[in-house]
Amino acid sequence: MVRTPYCDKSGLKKGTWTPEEDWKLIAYVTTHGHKNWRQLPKFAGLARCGKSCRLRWMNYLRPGIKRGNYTCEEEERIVKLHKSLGNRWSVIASHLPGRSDNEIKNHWHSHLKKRFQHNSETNEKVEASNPEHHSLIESIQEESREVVASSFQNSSLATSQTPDGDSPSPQHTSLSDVLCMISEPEPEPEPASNWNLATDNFADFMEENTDPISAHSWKELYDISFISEFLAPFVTEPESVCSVYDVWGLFK
DNA sequence: AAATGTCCCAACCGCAATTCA
DNA sequence: ATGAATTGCGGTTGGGACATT
Repeated sequence: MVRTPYCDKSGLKKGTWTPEEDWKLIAYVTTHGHKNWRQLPKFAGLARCGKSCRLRWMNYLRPGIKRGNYTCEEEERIVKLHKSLGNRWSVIASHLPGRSDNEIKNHWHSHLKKRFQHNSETNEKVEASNPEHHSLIESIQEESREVVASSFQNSSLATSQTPDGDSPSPQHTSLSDVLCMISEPEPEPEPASNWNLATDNFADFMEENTDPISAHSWKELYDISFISEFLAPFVTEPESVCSVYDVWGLFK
C-alpha cells in the first residue's frame, strides 16, 4: 500500500513517511507555521522537498483531518457535488470538513465512481421529474458561496488591500491558513542542526506510537508539553483537541 | 501452498496560477 | 512589466493487502 522509502538524485527522500518525519513536520508547523514550504524542510530537519511536506501536512497531519469511514451523507454529498462541479476536488473538499481533496479523489475513483455510474442512468430519469434534486444542488452551491465569503470576511485578509487596491486572492482560506492565523508563527529558527525540539520528546512519543501519526494521535500529541502549551489557552479538555475547527471557533 | 489478478490509497509528477522581487 | 520562485491542483503511479484460481 505504501511506497518503499528511497532517495532521489539530489538526496531528497521519497516514498512513505516515517513516524519520525511526521513528528518533525508536526512539531515545526505547529510552532512556526508554514510560511514557505520550500524552505521548511531545511529548518525542520527533513530530507524532503517542500512539496512533499505540504502534501503530507494537508492530507494527513493537519489537526481535524478525518480518515476513512465515510458516512452516507458524505458520500451523497460528494456524488452530488461531483455532478455539479466535476473533478474540482479541492472545491468539493471544502464542503466536507476534515476531508482532503486527495482522499476524496481516491474515494471517488475506488468506490463512488462505479456506484454512481451504475446508478446514473436511472437517477437521471428520476431527477428529470424531481425538482427537489435541482434545489438541493442549488442549496449546496449557495452554501459554498457563503462558506467562502464568511471565511474571507472573518480573516485578517478581508480588510487588507494590495498596494494597487486589488482585493486579496480568495485562495487564502484553507485550513492550513486558518491554523497559521491561530498559531502566530514564531520567527524563523536556526536550521535543524541547532534545533532540537523535534527530538526532545520523540523518544517518549515513539514508545507508544509505532505507526505514522494520524488524526487519532492528536490526543496523544496534546499530552506532549509543547503542543499542550500551544493549545492550552484555547481548550480545557484534551479530548477536545480533535479538530482545528473547534479551536478556531473559540476565536470567533 | 503458490501464482495471479484486483483493489485501494499514499505519494509523486507535471503544469497552471499566483506571488514575489 | 517581467521573469523567477512558489504554491496548489488534478492526473497518475507504485506497491502492499486481499481475493481468486
